[in-house]
Amino acid sequence: MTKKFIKLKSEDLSEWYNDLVVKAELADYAPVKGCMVIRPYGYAIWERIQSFMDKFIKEKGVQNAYFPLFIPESFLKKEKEHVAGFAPELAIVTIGGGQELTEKLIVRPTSETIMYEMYKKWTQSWRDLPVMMNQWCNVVRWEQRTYLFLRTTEFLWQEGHCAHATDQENQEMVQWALNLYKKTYSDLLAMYGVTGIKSETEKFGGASKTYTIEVLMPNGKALQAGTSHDLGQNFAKSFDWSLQDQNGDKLYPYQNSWGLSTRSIGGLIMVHGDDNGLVFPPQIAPTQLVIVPIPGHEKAIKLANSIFDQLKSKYRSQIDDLAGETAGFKFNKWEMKGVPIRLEIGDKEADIDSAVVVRRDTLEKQTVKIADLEKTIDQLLIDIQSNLLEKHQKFTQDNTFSVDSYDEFKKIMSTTRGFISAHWCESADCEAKIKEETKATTRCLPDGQKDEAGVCIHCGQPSKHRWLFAQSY
RNA sequence: CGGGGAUUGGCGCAAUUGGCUAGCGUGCACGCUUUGGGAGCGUGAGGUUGCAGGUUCGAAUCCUGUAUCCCCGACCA
Repeated sequence: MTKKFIKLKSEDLSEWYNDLVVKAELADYAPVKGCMVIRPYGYAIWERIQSFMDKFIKEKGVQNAYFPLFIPESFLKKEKEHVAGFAPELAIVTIGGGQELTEKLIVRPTSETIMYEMYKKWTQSWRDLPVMMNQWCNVVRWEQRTYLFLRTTEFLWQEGHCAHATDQENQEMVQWALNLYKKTYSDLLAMYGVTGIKSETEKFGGASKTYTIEVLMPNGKALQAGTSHDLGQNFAKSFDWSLQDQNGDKLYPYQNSWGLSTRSIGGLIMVHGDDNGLVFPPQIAPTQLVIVPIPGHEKAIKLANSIFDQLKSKYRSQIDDLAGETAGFKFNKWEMKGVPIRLEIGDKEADIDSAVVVRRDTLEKQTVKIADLEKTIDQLLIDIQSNLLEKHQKFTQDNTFSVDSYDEFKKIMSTTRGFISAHWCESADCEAKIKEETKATTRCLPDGQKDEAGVCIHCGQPSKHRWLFAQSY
């Protein structure tokens, strides 16, 4: 008999997700509408994402800095497409210190404008380029509907902003950031994503081009999991930011910006979790290994503690030897928390110098000699990490459908959903109608997509390549 | 912003032709027995029923207003 302590993923993904995020103590609803509290267990995930990415960001020569939370309204208005994109979701401060402000302040939804105003001040010559900065910060977007981690009014992210003397360097940087995201998802989070370029209507307001990584969720919806924007000279021109080049001529810098947010944590939970709770890949798991001595087994508790002392410097580990909870309770608790490996040690194991090793992803158990523990754990950590990535990659592939008829397209969208690879004429009109009729939007033109003559799935006009469609999260 | 649901001990819920001291589960505290897949028994703490008005001898229950939250849509990282 299994009692239900959390909602089941297999029954209702949405309820399962909300229930689990709160019960596993990753986050909780804050008293402020649309906002959440990220609790220590959830924040530990974010810190691991930060340290993973930060290392690569710094290696690339991008420096961390911090810019203000407030942006003068006039700044945002300088780039027309940019302000149009964000206007509906801005939080605006009108009163400060009891006084009506002469110029309203926007709580940043993103920091392009305020950063570039400063970049302009700091640079006069082509010799001052490139400017490469990143900030880890919070931003606010007044979304109508919220969802823990995936869509909250305030969220955490990193935003990188670089300016270059040549478009070539700019393009190289845009791709570098996109690859960083791809690497973060695959190597750290064990998630498979499709990278590519956004359509005109889906791109970032003010950008020339937007590159994205799209991740398929278990319900067949796609999560925009990170973006890298080629801003061209748009912002430089809007802000009248020009430098002198080597010939003394006017040079507008080529710019890019790129961001990855705490939304990634929502994706992580959804992609890997199961009916028993969270499943964390070892690389991201705040705790990789938990040792559970069977309560009341004195000899085993002693052994468990010595094993803990031996392993704790090598793995992020914990021992759960608190009295008052039964073994079964502890097993379920740690499974819900997604810890990749659990060691169970009772007197039965202590007598034969062994431990039961349980892997979270498959729940398989094996009895391992203490002497062989490290070897087994090392291997398991690798196996679990790669198993989870493979599983998600396979899921994504199994749910990516190449279709040539609109009927087929509609059928998939009304049943399993998923990624649909289809020809599209690239007209915004067709894109809007497809969305209206099927809920699917273009996610991207995938990298490496071959040119292929075809006809638009909707209007029948000639098309050059297949785009990736899905319902967005 | 459109549609739906909800608000009662920490959490999940019950309690209407308006009526007794607002119950139950879980969690919490204490004690004893337990402890290999969410233990058992006993004792106990914890609620002016979201808020503001109104009707009434009497309101969780009826009326008016209001706030907040969740779900489904449209928008977005």
